[in-house]
Amino acid sequence: MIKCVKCGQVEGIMKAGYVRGKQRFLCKPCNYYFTIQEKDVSAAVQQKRKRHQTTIIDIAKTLGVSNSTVSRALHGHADISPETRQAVLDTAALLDYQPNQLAYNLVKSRTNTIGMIVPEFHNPFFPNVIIGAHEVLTKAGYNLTIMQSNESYQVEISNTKAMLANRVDGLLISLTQETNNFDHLEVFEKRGIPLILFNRVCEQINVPKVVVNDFESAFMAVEHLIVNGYERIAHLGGPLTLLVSQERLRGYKAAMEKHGKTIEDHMVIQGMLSQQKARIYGQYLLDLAERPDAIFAVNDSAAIEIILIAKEKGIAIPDELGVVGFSDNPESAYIGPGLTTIRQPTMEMGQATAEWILQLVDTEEIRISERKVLRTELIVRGSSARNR
Amino acid sequence: MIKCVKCGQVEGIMKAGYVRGKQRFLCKPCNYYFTIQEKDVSAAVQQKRKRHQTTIIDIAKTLGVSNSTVSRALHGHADISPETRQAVLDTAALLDYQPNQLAYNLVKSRTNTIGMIVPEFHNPFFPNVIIGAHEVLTKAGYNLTIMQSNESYQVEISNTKAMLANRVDGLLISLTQETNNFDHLEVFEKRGIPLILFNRVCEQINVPKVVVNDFESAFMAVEHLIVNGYERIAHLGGPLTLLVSQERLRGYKAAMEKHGKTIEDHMVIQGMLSQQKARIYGQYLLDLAERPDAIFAVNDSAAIEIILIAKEKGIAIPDELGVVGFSDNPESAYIGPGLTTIRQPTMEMGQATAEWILQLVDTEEIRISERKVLRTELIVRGSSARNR
DNA sequence: AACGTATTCGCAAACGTTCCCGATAGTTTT
DNA sequence: AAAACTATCGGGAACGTTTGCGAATACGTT
Repeated sequence: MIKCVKCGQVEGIMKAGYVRGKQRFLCKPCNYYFTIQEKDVSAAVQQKRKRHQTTIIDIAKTLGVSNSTVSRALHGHADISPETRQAVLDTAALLDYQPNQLAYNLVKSRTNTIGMIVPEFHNPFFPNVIIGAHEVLTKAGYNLTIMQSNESYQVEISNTKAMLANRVDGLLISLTQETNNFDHLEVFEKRGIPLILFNRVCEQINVPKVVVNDFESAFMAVEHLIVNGYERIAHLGGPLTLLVSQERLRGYKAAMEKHGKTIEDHMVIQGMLSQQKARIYGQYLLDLAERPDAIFAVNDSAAIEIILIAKEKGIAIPDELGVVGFSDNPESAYIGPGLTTIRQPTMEMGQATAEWILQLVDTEEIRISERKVLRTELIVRGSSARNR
Repeated sequence: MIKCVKCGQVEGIMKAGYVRGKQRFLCKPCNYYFTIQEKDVSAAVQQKRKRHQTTIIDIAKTLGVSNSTVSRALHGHADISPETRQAVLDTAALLDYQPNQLAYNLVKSRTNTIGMIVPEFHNPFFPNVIIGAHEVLTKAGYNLTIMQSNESYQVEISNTKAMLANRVDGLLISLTQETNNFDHLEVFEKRGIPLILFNRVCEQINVPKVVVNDFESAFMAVEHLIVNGYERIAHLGGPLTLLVSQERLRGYKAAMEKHGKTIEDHMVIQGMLSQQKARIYGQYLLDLAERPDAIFAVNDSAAIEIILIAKEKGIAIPDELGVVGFSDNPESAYIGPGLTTIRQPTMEMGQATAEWILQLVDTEEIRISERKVLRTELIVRGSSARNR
């Protein structure tokens, strides 16, 4: 390690020119230039020795053939005789050759890697999408690189930049709830890199999209409550910056209107639903003088929070309060009473998105503005079964 | 696209030599050689035009400086004057320059990527580990590439090869239940690539390992049952090829022996626990003439299956049957009665593993044969609360 | 005026592949 | 026997960076 002769620092030393047998350095922290005799430098730096990896050239040399021959032999090219191919493979095994994908990627400007950016990992939705996509991609010989935007627009931008720098062959992205500018996605069109939005999509940009029928699902859920005799149905919704939240709200309203129920504004709440927030909103709703007799929540964790609050308050479910969630998390089947909810085809979403991007990476025309809508399913359990 | 003149195929056509203005091809499927006039070839192939990406050289040319200057300017090297640096940055932005990480990786032979191989995604354990590792790695400027071995030894081998080919800077791996040969891991030592085993570890190889205290956890769980008055405790264990299963079995036996309980061999079952298997084994145990009064299961999904079977058979939990699981899946808190279980620090495991590998990638000596043991926690719920 | 030092930049060699454009025999075909 | 074709190999550019080694100029200092 090179040490600054003034401040003694080791971090932040950088090369700065060269003069007659002495190397010059700049200590960035204290902004001080100094020189070191060359031989001392090499002594200090030598510990970072690079180990040799056997390359195609090593094989070529030991066999006395050209490296193009070796390359072709390793790839089963037609132009190579069986004998030399075998010889190449043998010495490759002997020398413990491992191909260098980086060099391959550089020359082909193609990485066999699909990128995926998701806003979060914490609810099981995105991991399940990943499972589906991962399965399809690996089967097709592609790698999957996952990044997490953490619901932050800035992080999403830096993620897309990293994806570009790493030259992914395609990108699957589910947007942040903050995202309302899409310049960082337009770049992909210029570059000819296919891009698919899934789940958290937007209307402002012309790319393939994979979603579920949020509107119909919400409609179905609320209509189910109405059919089961619930009258005053509240909605605990997500942030309206998300299209999914908007659609589910729209479905809620449509169902209410179809059946002539009045929508009471103070019983329609929108916002980012952390566990804590869900509890606050839930308590607010159940403490109302004329409290709702059913709640349609935008996700299962909020719905479960509602059930827990109701139990604490001694409100009987489903008789005094019906609850419907959205997503069918694993715990929803086991809570008592079971939570009626909308099952989303998460793994199928991952599969469909992955299959689509695989089609697009081999196509020139990537700007297909199509939309694939996956179908959900209403899972009826105890939390809404008043009529039983 | 080039079409075979014999069979008409398009797939599997490859170049094979060149002769006087004609290019020769071989149709792999029907093994037929044919030639095509060069100009026709270029016409047929031209659609796959490579788009130009602006490089460092483009910036250098438009500015009339050398590419080394541009490179240094982009990296804030000391040798560059503020004016030229600014000029470079401006034209970089103007030309919409995106650095090519592939070229960087090649020349530095370093990718800033950590690989992770997990056997499966389906239970929430591994996704949670991923969350923890992902957080630490991205914060340190590293990418995470995830592969899934799908509990197959062969797939694990091909995964490690792909990781090597992609030159990950470090590898985190949780072994398959089939894995009992470790040659594919030894390669990493030769290459100087740090490797950490987590959760599914083995004793045969000398690398850092991150695990939980399975033995003590199982001991704790079984002792808890005994203290609560259960006498004839069965164990529904995992496959003994896994060290974790062995350890948990050992903990079970130790606790039983300490308290002078006899272990009845026909009530100790080992095997890979799919949902279906769990049901079969569970039914077997509960149908025994003298059935156990408690069951310690190796994971939560098996334990929950037991609870469901007991409910079907009208066996009262916890009075007639105590149940304890392992992992604390989300649904375990919500099933009725709540499942007593061992909580594993999954995200912490991911974090610890990631932090460790980050230390190792900058070290020469990577073969530290240490072992980090994370502590679990017994979560007592209704399924074992006979004494209440 | 001569010399030492600061500052800023360029040349060119890597990094490990792929693949275009052939060359050179040997083998058929005409 | 010439021509055409088959089969197998090599030379070397290209992919887009980084960086070691130094050159060139500018600025001080005796």
